[in-house]
Amino acid sequence: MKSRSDITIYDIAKSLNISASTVSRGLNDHKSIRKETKKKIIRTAREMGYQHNTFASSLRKKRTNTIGVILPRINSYFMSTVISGMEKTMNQNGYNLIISQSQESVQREIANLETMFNSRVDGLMISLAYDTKDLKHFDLFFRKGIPVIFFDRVFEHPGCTSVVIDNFRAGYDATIHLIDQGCERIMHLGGSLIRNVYLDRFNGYKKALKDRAIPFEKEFVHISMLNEQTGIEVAEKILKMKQLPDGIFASNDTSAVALMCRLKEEGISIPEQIAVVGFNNNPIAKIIDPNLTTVDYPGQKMGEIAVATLIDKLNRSDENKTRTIVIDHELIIRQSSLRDQ
Amino acid sequence: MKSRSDITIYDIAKSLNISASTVSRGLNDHKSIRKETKKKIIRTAREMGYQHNTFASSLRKKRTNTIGVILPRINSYFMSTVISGMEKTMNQNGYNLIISQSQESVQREIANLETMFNSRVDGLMISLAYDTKDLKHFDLFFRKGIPVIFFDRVFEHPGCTSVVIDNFRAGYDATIHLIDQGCERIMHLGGSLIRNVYLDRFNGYKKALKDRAIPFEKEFVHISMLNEQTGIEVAEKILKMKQLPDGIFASNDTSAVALMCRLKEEGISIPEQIAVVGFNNNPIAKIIDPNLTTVDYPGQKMGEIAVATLIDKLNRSDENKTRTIVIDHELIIRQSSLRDQ
DNA sequence: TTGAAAGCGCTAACAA
DNA sequence: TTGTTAGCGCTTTCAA
Repeated sequence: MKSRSDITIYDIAKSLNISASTVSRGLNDHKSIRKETKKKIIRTAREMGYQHNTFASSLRKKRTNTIGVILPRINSYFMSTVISGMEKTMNQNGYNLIISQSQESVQREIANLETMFNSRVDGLMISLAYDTKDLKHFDLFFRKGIPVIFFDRVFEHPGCTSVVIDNFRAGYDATIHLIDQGCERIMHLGGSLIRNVYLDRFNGYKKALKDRAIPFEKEFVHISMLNEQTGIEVAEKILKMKQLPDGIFASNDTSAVALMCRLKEEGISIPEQIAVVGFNNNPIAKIIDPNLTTVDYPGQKMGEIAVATLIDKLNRSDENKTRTIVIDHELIIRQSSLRDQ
Repeated sequence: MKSRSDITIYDIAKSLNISASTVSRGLNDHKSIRKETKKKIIRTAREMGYQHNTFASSLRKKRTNTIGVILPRINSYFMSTVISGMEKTMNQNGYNLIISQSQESVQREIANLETMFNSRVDGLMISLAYDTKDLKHFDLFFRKGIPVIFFDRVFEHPGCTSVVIDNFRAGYDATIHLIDQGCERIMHLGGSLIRNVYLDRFNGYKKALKDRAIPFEKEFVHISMLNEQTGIEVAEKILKMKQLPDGIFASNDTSAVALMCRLKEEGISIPEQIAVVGFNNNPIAKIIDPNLTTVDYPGQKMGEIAVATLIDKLNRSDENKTRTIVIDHELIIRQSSLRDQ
């Protein structure tokens, strides 16, 4: 007995005494097909338990209905939120999502890119690894005209779309907020300055200082991986300073929270002695005591928009404009930076 | 000019004056092929920039090298860790991972299952939605003999493998620990009892009470979605009780932490008045003050093992045993449950 | 050890 | 509006 999945369009054709191409047309909602024929085909297909064969179709059409996404790390709060948004939108549009993680290394990013290319994804979304310095390894895609969407950690590239938040503005606002709270010696914990997200936030920080006539001091800037370790290290560094900083703007919540924990252990009071602002609006921000002021970073939305943009590009191949989509962010003020004045 | 990706085995064959079948054999490491021929083929393939065409291959072999995973939610700490582990192992073995989320609803789970089936995944891994009551919708897979691996939230099914931790034991240990700290009126925050994970933990809790001759009280059990809202609600409920409980065992950290926050606001001291134990070892457990005692739940490992098991099954179709793989868990004792005695 | 040939299931150009 | 036919690129059976 033939199992359900062995039914092909030929079986349907035979059973209806029509040709396979007509069946194909009926199933794909082709314009020049009689309504009745189409109905008949669809009904029979259902009755016979027909399942569309993606490979045959992909092979023929040279289109896979699969989109790839490469990101530094799946298991971070922000990224899992992004993926969640992507998956939702893809699903609604009948695309499949294949995922891989670069583990923050260009080497793996290159390998992932190749795998994605081999699986013939229709399009690619990527947030760059920590140490990616150029886009040479994307040539494969560019040359073949496979659309690439950059999100969050992006590089400008002709013909590509980027989805980001205004990191400069966010960094600026965060710093101004600290200054408004009376801070004058503000430290910055940043990530690699070859990554737009960290560079822009850093520049926002510098601009804010400048606008308020506070001298910028190199010693107040600490560039690192922004993990827990970072937070602890910086806390140690601070504890050894003759004059404490009175404010800290960290480029993510993980490091900010680790730092706060360590400082609290040493009896430093936050925000009275040191006010702290983080970045991401990670759930931990609402758990640490005092609650952490931070920048809300809409991962879900970013994922949704990246996918929507990509699908749009796939559907009309003409569009090849370079474009940057900026999503709103929001400074969420909580206790960690609020001083009674 | 032909672009790189247009190179097929025929092009290689022509350039070497051999047949396409030989090229195919060379590329696939077929046994009966001369070493030199193989070398020559591989070298030429590389030189010409040949890219293997997955679809043609899948179409022919009826195997896709793609594995599907369906889970309730991508953006939870635990699940993102699981995915991370899966992706890693898949990547090492040359498989692709396609992901979808059921959003905790059977309805979506059914839809996802169908999509996965249509994309002809070689195998499926799944953690069940909150309200899945049976496995009817898996018949598609069972009938066609596509291997299904259940992980975390599982249902026993003949021929399927499950990957879990010993939730009964974990619940038991957690409760015993509270009793050892002097607790006698222990509440339990659990999830749906049709899900093994929550049922087993609940049973572990009951057994522990029984073993220590503490009466089980229905009023002390609160079944819910185990989100933040839950934690707050239960806290309110507790605050209204004439006699407070002296211990709480929650089936996840999210609810435990929300509950602690609310209780702390009302001046209840933890662990002195109420000792708390959570579940998952979510990073927030180490941030809340006092740090939360919890059960470490190895998501990464669970993902890796699920994939490894599945790939193993795919490689030797004979194995059809029903099997349950139990991964180690660990009770991590922190301040939230430690009383000076 | 290699080659010839058929066919996986679908789509699309062309013909009717 | 429908049918005929060729072919997407690969694997595999059978023959040499």
